This record gives sequence, structure tokens and C-alpha cells, in this order.
Amino acid sequence: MKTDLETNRELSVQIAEAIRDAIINGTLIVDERLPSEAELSDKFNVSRPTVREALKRLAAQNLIRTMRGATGGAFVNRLRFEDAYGQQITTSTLLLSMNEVDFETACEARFTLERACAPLSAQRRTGDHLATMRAEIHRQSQSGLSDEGFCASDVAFHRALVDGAGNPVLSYQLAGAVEAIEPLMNMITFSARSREQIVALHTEIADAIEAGAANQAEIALKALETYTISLARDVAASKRD
Amino acid sequence: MKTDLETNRELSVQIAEAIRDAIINGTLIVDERLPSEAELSDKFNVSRPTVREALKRLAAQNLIRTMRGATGGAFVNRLRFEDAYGQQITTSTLLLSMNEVDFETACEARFTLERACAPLSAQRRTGDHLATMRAEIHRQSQSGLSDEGFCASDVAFHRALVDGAGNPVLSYQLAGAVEAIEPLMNMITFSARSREQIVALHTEIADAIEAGAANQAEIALKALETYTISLARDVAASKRD
DNA sequence: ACAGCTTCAATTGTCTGACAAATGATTTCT
DNA sequence: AGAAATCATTTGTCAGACAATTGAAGCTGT
Repeated sequence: MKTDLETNRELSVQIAEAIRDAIINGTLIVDERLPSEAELSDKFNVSRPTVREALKRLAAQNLIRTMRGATGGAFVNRLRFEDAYGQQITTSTLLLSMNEVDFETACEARFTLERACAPLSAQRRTGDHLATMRAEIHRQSQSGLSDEGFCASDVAFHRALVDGAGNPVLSYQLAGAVEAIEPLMNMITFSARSREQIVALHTEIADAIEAGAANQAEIALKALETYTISLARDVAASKRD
Repeated sequence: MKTDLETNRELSVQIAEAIRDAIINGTLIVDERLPSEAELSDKFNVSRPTVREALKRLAAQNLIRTMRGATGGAFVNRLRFEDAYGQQITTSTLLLSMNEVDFETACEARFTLERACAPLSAQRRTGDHLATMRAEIHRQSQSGLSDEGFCASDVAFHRALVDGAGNPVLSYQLAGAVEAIEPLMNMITFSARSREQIVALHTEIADAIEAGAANQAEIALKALETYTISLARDVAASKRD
């Protein structure tokens, strides 16, 4: 690990980089314990607070975890897909809200990626995935459900569809696209009529996935995209009035 | 912004969460200046180092930037897609290396997503995207190119293809999938024969994109996926010997 | 000998106070 | 008026200290 630092750049940044590089290139193994903060501040010739700031940077990215106590310290994290989901979703959400990405662009991205997963899901989904999809459809047809609840169930349905593809890399990539859009979806008020329509399309999708009919699933997803965008347009139009 | 903290969780974590929430829900606007570290430590009733650790966490996620000097301080960052690429790629790379995702799974995810972009790219790509693809193909056919150079050019080619879809959300999502796989690709030695094959397929893809023939592009991408996986299998087989 | 308790040492979490460095604003001088 | 020096503000870094946590070693009573 590089221990000589430049002047003129923040020390904590450089230390974080050095440790991150060591993790990426394998010098530091998963679950390996880093030197204590005192040892690190010796090694880099900086004070403990500076080392700590560097470690906090890494902790924020889930690269390390720290524990107190005699056998405590900082340990290299095994970055799990589930942990990365959270970051992915936060980042995607912020990207959408800060860059004035319009709903249609986000929606297009989401459904494009989802349609790509459909064939794999039709082929590989387990009974579990299918059961989740059916259960969420059932929840969506209950009349007492709030709009937020409806959206959350929608997300769960689509995640089951994506997970059915059985490719964790795909699931990870899609998590951002599918979940980040939820806040935008929440601005839509779902009338009984439109819920009925969405539930019908979800049923169509689940049927297609169950039957292994990839094409049919893609067609239903395309219809759902079109319908979702038309709903959003209605909201936008009624807001202008 | 919440300023009362619990006792049993790390203070810097809670402070970072409070500020992050304020950014996400819009209490803090892009480019707005946060209170100075001294003011924050007053507000939260903690010491300055603790506030600083919180700020470093946020800086690591590109949510804020800090500047010294009289008019300095911490400012809410407009999170740009380009900035997010870096995080996305680092995270994806670590996920692949730490979770022992095999090459075929990663490759499948990448090409599945890329094929999803192809129809949009065939429809919307500008002359610029096409020119980049052609230029990279040309570079790839030069004999002096190293394997690393070949891989890098491959990534550039595919990014141009994805960017051609004209959807920044898609480009962002795909950046991780396309670039994170590069280290894995680098383990493959590309013979003159296999380079020729890949260049031929790239040309086929570029031709299809130029002609607006979405289907043809998807077929060529599928062929490229199959070929890439077969190359990786050869490497794995020869390693076993 | 062994289970349970106590003590201990190592480590992170937090605080206080201080100084250095950068940088825009202000004042002063020509 | 314009340029140079000074100032005030803010972040970056440091030193040293104490609190809280926690596994391990040692001790004790049976």
C-alpha cells in the first residue's frame, strides 16, 4: 500500500484512495483487519482524526466496517449485492431529482431494461418468483390500498419479475432503475379505473411468464409502459390547469 | 433538518443521515451552502471532528463538495451522471470480484442490457456516435494494439452504442455493466484470429445501427456474446491444463 | 478441573483547543 | 482609480485526552 502522500491534495482523500486501491487490487482481502487507527496514522505520518476521516469515507461506500473493542478495528467488507442496492437506489433517486430527467425518459429506461429481462425470466423463474408476482397482483386489486401502497406493491411485482431472470448482476443494475422511479410514480393518483387496467396488464405479464411466453411478456410490458406514460401525461395536463 | 440525535448510534452517521435526508427531500437545494462546521457542531451539539466525519461521508458519495476560504464551506452538489459513473463502476467492479460472479453471468447481463439499447440506438444515434463506433473499429484492426488497448477500445465502442440511445438514465445504468467487465475481459488474450472475428461483428453492429436495422443489431450482439463466452471458455480450459 | 466472575488491555468514538492554509472582502497606499 | 497589503472566515490538520465497548486473560469458589 502506498504510504507517501502528496502535499496540496487533501490527506484524507489520498489515504482513502490508497486503501481503496489496496482493496480493489487484492492487497487487502475480504474480512481482513486493517491496521488500527493509531498504526495507520503512524504509517501515513498524519494524525488520527485525519485517518478517521479517510475511514469514514470508505465506510460511507460500504467498503469497510468498523467495530469497537479489543478485537475491533476496521475490516474489509464483502460488498454484497443487497448492500449495493441501497447505494444504487439513493444515487439513482438523486440523479433523477437533480437533473430534471423527465418522467418519460426514466420510464423508458426502466421498461427497456425490464423487457430485456423478461425472456430470461420466462425461462428461469422459480415458483417463488411467480407466487410473489401473483400475491402482489392480489394486493393491488384490494380497494383499501393507498396510492403509496399501490406503488410499493408495483415495485415488488417488477422486482420479482427481474429477479426471476436469475442473474444477480441484472437484478442489481435494475434495482436502481425500478426503485428510483417510485418517488416519481408516487405523484400519480391511481383511480380505480387505472388500477384495474394496471392489474390486468400485470396479470397478462404473469401469465406470459408462467407460460414461458417471452414475446407476450414483452408486448404486455410495452403496453404497460405506454399506459404509465399516458397516466403521467394526464397528471401533468391537469396540473397545468 | 432533524437536530436531535439518539444516543446509541454513531453520531456522525446520524448527522450524515439528517443532512442526506434534507438533500433528498429538497430542504437543501443544489448549490446551497451548508452551515459552517462550527455552526453545525452547535446545532447538533457535537464537536467539530464529529461533524467533519459526517461531512466526509457525504463527500465520499459526491453529495457535497467543500471549499476553503472566506466564502468557502460545504455546498450541495448537483450529482451529475458523469460523476455517478465512477461510483457505479467502482461498485460494480468490486461486486464482481468479491462475489465470484462468473464471467458468463456478467457477460449475459451486459449483453442483455446492451441488446435492449440497440433498437433505441438504431433509431436515435447521431452521426457522432456512429463516427466513434467506426473509429474504434478502425483502432481495433490495427495490429500493434495491446490486449489492454483492445479491451479499452471495445468498451469505448459499446459505450457509443449505448449512448446512441439518447437516454442518460440508460447510459448511467449500463456504464457499470459495460465497464466493470473490462478487468474480466483483460484476462483474455486476443489472438489475431479472434480480433478479426470481433471486428467483423462490430462492423456488423455498426452497419445495422447505421441502417436503422434494430433486429440485425440484436442478432449481431447475440453472436458477439456467444463468441465472447466461447473465448472465455477456451481461456478457462487452457488454464486447467 | 471447571464454570462463572472480574479485571484488563486494545480499539474505536468523541471532545477540547489550537494552529495552518486558503480565499474572498476590505482597507490602505500610491 | 487601481494595485497592494491586511483581515476575517472557513476548512484542513494536529496533539492529547477521556469515554465506551468488547474480547481475552486471570482469578475464584466449588
